[in-house]
Amino acid sequence: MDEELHERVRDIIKTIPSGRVSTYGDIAAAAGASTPRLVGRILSEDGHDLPWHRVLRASGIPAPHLVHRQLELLRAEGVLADGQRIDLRRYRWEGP
DNA sequence: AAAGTGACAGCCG
DNA sequence: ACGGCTGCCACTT
Repeated sequence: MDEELHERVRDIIKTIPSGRVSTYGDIAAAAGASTPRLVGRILSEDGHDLPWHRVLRASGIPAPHLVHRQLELLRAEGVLADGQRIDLRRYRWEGP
């Protein structure tokens, strides 16, 4: 049914440039999703081919089970973490 | 039908 | 600044 929403979420994530990040909440808002949880669910099911590592929690810390791997991928793009936390004020992608 | 679950977020102490 | 609580919504038991 909500194939629409599903694709919108995927498209938005594809637009995040290398070296920048976004949050579940921002993506949910941009895609018109009713809750950020949906973004997480879509990523877990159908996010393998997307730059999923550029999506963080509102705190700037990645989802718990992924922290290590995700911070590594981000570091490779020049996104540096202070401990486990990314500075959103610096790297957050606000759209074009 | 009710309760549990999860890649979340905001408020409060 | 951080843990705890509560609201959230689609899915599964």
